[in-house]
Amino acid sequence: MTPAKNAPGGAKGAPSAARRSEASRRAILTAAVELAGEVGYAKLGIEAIAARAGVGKQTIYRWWPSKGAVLLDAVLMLSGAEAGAGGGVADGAAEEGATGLPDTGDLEADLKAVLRATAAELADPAFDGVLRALTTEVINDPALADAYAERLQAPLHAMKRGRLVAAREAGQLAEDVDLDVAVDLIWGPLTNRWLQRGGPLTAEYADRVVETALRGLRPA
Amino acid sequence: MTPAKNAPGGAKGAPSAARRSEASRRAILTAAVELAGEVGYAKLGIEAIAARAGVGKQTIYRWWPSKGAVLLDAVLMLSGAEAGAGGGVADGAAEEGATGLPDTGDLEADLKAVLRATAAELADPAFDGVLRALTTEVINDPALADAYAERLQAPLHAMKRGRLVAAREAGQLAEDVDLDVAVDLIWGPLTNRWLQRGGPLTAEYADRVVETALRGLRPA
Amino acid sequence: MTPAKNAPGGAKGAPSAARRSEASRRAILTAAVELAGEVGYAKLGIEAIAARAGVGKQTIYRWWPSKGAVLLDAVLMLSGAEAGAGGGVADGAAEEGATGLPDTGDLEADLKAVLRATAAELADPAFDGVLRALTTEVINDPALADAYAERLQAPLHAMKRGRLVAAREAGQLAEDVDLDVAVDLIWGPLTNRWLQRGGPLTAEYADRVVETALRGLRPA
Amino acid sequence: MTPAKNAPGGAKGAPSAARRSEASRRAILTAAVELAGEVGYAKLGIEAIAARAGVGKQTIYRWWPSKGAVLLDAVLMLSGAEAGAGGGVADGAAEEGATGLPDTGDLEADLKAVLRATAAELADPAFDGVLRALTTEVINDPALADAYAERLQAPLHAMKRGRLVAAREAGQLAEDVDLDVAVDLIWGPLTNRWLQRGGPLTAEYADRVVETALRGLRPA
DNA sequence: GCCTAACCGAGACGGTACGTCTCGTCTTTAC
DNA sequence: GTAAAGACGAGACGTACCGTCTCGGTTAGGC
Repeated sequence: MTPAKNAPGGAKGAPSAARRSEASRRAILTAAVELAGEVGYAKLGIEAIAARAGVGKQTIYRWWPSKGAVLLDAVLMLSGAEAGAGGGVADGAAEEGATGLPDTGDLEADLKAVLRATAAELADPAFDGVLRALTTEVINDPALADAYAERLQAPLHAMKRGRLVAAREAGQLAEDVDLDVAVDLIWGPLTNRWLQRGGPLTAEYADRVVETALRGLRPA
Repeated sequence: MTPAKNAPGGAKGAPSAARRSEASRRAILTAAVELAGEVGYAKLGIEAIAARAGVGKQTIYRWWPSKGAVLLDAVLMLSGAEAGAGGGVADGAAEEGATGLPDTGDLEADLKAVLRATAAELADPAFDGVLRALTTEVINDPALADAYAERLQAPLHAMKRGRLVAAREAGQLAEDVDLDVAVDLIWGPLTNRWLQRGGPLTAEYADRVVETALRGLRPA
Repeated sequence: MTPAKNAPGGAKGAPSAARRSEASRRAILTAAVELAGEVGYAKLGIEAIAARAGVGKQTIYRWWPSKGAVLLDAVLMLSGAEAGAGGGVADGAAEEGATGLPDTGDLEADLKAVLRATAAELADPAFDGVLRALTTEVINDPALADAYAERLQAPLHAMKRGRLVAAREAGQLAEDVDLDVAVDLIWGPLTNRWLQRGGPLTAEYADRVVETALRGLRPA
Repeated sequence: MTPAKNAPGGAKGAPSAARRSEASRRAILTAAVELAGEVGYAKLGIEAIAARAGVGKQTIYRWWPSKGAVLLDAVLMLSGAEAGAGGGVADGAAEEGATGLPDTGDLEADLKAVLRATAAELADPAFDGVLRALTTEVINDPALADAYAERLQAPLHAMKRGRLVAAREAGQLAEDVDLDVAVDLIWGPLTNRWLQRGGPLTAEYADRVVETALRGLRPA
């Protein structure tokens, strides 16, 4: 997962970026993360971000096309910062840097570990705020949804899929399983529960989802 | 699914409701549905709803504590209106009125039918708008999330679970499967894909999710 | 000055008045006086008056055409109540009931006494509030101004003029003085100073106005 | 009479004013004057002024603490614009610019001319509207009354007093007359009659007031 | 080592929507 | 059968942000 330092989120006729102030950029993204955590999406405004960041509003409008784009970059910054330390954004711990999910040879155990980590991350107010805000924007902004899919969702999906590919090659998954659907099956329930607050994001729930997804619902 | 005619969405110190104008109530909910479909969540405001409904703003504020509460009632109205006609809200067709999902004896076929119907519904702009708006509010408003869970999510979940219970009794599901998790597993991926626009909501996808969920990921 | 008990202030198609509740009427006028004194004109509303009076809003709208009309009746009620006790409304004390200003034979002394009393009354918060509110309405509502002129201003003017007529007959005023202008000259400055808060309403000011008006500005 | 271009009406913690838009300021004051003349005080609202001026509401709230303050500045703008052209605001024509009332040596004639001009101005719908609205606010807002006294009333009073001082020096007024009271005596009746619509503002009335005030009421 | 172009902070601007308040009318309920 | 209670459509209030637009100040190459 690249830090995306020079990629204004989807801007078209963006300025040259040559003179762009990295300090302001970081201050803005940090402020966005903090505010999202403190006041929630509903009260998260451009003016508040600018004020918190000690930045003029124009500096935000110059480099990002929308609040959602700021949030996307903010989440990418977080995920980049975490990547080397073993964590993805809301998607589990990586044992081998940003390049993949852990692979101990035991798929079920690895998936449980990853989902437990994801659950913990989603329960962490520091992440919950921004992610919720970003998701809110993504839901209602197709253009942002594209950027989100491309820059955050796709890499994560590929990472997850990669682990499943390895498992299939190790004979732990059926040959004819659609791995994209499999990823949805494994990670979908957790995301849903988090977004809709449909219940506590416990390790037990994570485990049960993995177990059920792996073995299916039919009787033996 | 009850029409919820007399239940202001989560209001606490609400007025007596005795003198409440049913005509205004319906006009407001209808206007909310229409506007959500036409202009999207971002531009959906109380003033616009009131104007479209031919109603004073205070009439909205008097009976609903938030825009989200209006949207919840609006969706409940839609779901109530549809219930007798064979449709749930974003959750599939009912063969036997509001009391349950279709049960032909063939679980897989029934689930595919339901998920296909749900996918179609979510792709229908008329439903997409309100549901997206409602979900957006639910994500960011814990109080609304409670009301949503109680009045919309819980009944639908029970209905789905009911079908699975019947299937288990018919020997089509393993005895030790956690049916709540099973419901999440089956319906979660579709909801996610819809919300995040992660891909087209096709019948094929619906089928594949059902198949994969039922038989699991492991090799035979 | 008659109490004006049955005269809705300028209403045209007013109800029959036969069944009118005297208790409600008094409660409304009293509430108007009190509220005007407490919260001032800017915050004086029909709803507040009705609530304070323990009366339905419709009871006010049924009998008075405007807030100003209520205030006019309220002031008339006050002036009626005071009349027998020797006081007019904002226009000085009466020694001989409601029929006239004091006449001791000494015009200057009598006028000073009356103006001093008026000044005191205008400085009294209990009167200041209603009178200010009423005047405010009168300034901006020609219809109310007519009713005000007829029912409050005219009688008071006549009373003042009456004292001047008596003085002229006693040889204390020049024969060719226009007594209506004389009244304006004597009472105008005080009213102005009150309305515009142009200075303190002291007895000294009252005395000086009387002296100056009586003897004129030219050198002897 | 100074144009008061840079004096927001009584604002306390007002912004720096450095970047203030003069165009907006003029548009607002002009709109206030026009609307006051057209719809009257009762229907004169901030929103209407902003809309007419083509200005955001906040631009009014940013620079003026109240509607009355806007009206005061509006009247000052009018008076400033008129000053050089020979007219005061509701207070008579100036023969010698903004520095004083006409002085032909004949006090009575001069005062009559001034009061006639004032009467004409008060009868002019263009002035009547704003002045009535401003006066209404002044009556009910002590803070505004202070600003009014300082910025409009005091200069005008000084101007009037100045003419009387000159007259006294010319031997046309008694030495011991209180000139402040004299000013009230001369100008008070006209103001009152205008405000309360106590009668037509004719030249005859103006003349009679001047004559009566100058010579007093007592017999020769 | 200036010149000049950009980005920067700040914040005023024309707007829109908010949630509250009150208006004057209309309807229901309890006495 | 009257009037209190109060819901209703309407719309202004004053506030908060939106996204755009100047402002000077400062910075960083290109000369």
